[in-house]
Amino acid sequence: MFQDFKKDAEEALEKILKARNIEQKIVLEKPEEEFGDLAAPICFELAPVLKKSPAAIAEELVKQIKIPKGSLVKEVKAFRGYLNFYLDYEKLAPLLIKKVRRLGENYGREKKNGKIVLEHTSANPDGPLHIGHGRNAIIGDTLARILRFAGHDIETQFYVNDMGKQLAVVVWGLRRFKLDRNKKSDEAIAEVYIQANRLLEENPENEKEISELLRNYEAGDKKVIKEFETAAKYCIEGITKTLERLKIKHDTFVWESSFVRDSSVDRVIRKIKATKFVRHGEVLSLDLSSFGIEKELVLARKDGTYLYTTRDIAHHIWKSTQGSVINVWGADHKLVAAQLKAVLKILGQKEPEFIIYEFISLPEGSMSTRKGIFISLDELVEESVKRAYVEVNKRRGEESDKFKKSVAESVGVGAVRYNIVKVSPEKSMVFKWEEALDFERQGAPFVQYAYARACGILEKAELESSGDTPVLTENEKLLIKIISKFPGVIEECANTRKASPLASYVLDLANAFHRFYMFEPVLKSEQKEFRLNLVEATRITLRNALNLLGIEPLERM
RNA sequence: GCCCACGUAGCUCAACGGACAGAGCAACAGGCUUCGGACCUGUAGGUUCCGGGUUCAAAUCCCGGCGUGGGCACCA
Repeated sequence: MFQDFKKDAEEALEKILKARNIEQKIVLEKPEEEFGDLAAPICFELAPVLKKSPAAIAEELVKQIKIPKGSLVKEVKAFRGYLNFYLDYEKLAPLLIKKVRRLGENYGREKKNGKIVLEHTSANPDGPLHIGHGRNAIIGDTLARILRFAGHDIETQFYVNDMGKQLAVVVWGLRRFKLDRNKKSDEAIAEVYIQANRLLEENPENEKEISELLRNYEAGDKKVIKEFETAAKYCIEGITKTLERLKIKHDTFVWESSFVRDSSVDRVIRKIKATKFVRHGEVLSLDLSSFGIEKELVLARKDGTYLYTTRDIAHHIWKSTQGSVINVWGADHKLVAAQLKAVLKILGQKEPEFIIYEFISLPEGSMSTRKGIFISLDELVEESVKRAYVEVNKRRGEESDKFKKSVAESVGVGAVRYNIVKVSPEKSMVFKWEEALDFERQGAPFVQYAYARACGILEKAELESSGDTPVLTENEKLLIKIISKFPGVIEECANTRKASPLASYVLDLANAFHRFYMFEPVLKSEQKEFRLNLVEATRITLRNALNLLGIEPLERM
């Protein structure tokens, strides 16, 4: 609904510009609170054209501007060269409340949009997910939720790298070391993987056996295939459990090897060979320098076997036939991402989009599954939930243990998800326990608490229609404004493929509600009906936003 | 060495090229006569890494440094 206000402001402005024959793009931005609800800095741009000061132009325009009757614009003021638009809260409030209540869980949802294949997590099946993979999974899952809400038909995919050296080492290790069946399956695989790597380091001559394993796997040796698949599946079983706890689910698991087996890689190679970018040397490679990539891209070795990126080209062509493609990848894949884009362009396919996130490292350096240096996602979640339990117990000691445990689970998981998603992906992070487990005041629990407070009020009263809109307090106005902005935030997040604006939005909303709660009594108020409805609208919006972040809205906590 | 990203309060992070750079944590000072205090109010804290440039306007864009992370395999 805030967007309706924006549109009203735009149209009013457009009209006078047109009347004066001025062609200038209209941009409206969020001003400081004291300057209204939307601001147009257009007079600064017009100043050199009209040869007048911005302030003078603003004064002129504000006199001419006409606010249409049904508009959500209350008034327009000129100040310091800006045109400031003020929202008519009394008009907006009843419309907004009605709309939010009518739409409920669909408030903010957008119309049907296209299909998107979203790949995320895609960790090597050589051990449990560590916190770095966690960043990938949480960014990916949150984006999937947002895009789905924005009307897209989303299919989330986990690409299983079953043709890589890592899995080969696992298979090699499984022939030599005992798999601990009592452990969580991904942990058990990691144990074997780490042991195998140690052995390989001590006896480098064994590397030949790894290569042979890979060759046999690619060649289609039935027995070897069985070993690889069993190992990968066993590991993924554990990975899936970790993700489940974080409320993350993949629609499909796509196996790298399938593109070799169905010879789509061969077909792609043939197509690529027909382009002018092939470099004819000892090996088959591509010259991508015209795309600003100096490094040549090798597609096949001397013996004719393919490389990882080659298979990924076939994989991406397959994906692009299903819809738009978005990949959530780590910063170590930046080059491959650029190469893939270039190749897809060469082949006349739509280029995939990439969400690249920077690494999470430990204070002592980068993580390595191979060396066993990592903090697993399970550990992090477990600690977070444990920590949450302590907090719940402190506040709700009298409640049943079942209740406290379930709240702790939601709060712990929510905190992990929120702490990751609030940081933009392009920032690298150094993991510190104290920080990861610090339930900062303004984090997931803060928002969940706002939701619980709203539910608490609504529980105690019958919700009717909102009645007349009273004169609004500042706290009410702010709350109304923020609620009305929700659909716009969704649109922004969906368009920019970013989750962090939603993360800060939900904080703003919770914050505004907490303040409202503090200063504006609901049940004892003269405006009880209206305020109850405002609480309900807040509750609905909070709930929708929390669901998109994968954080459970709790009626009680 | 070359390529890419990042550098904002003591710490963790925000800020479509726009008004005085904002939150939280930590510090300090307040608020239970409660619809649940996982809350609210206030004070203090800044050369937006440094130096140039473009612009009416730069944390944001461009150029050059410095620092951190990542890439530069017939690995994945």
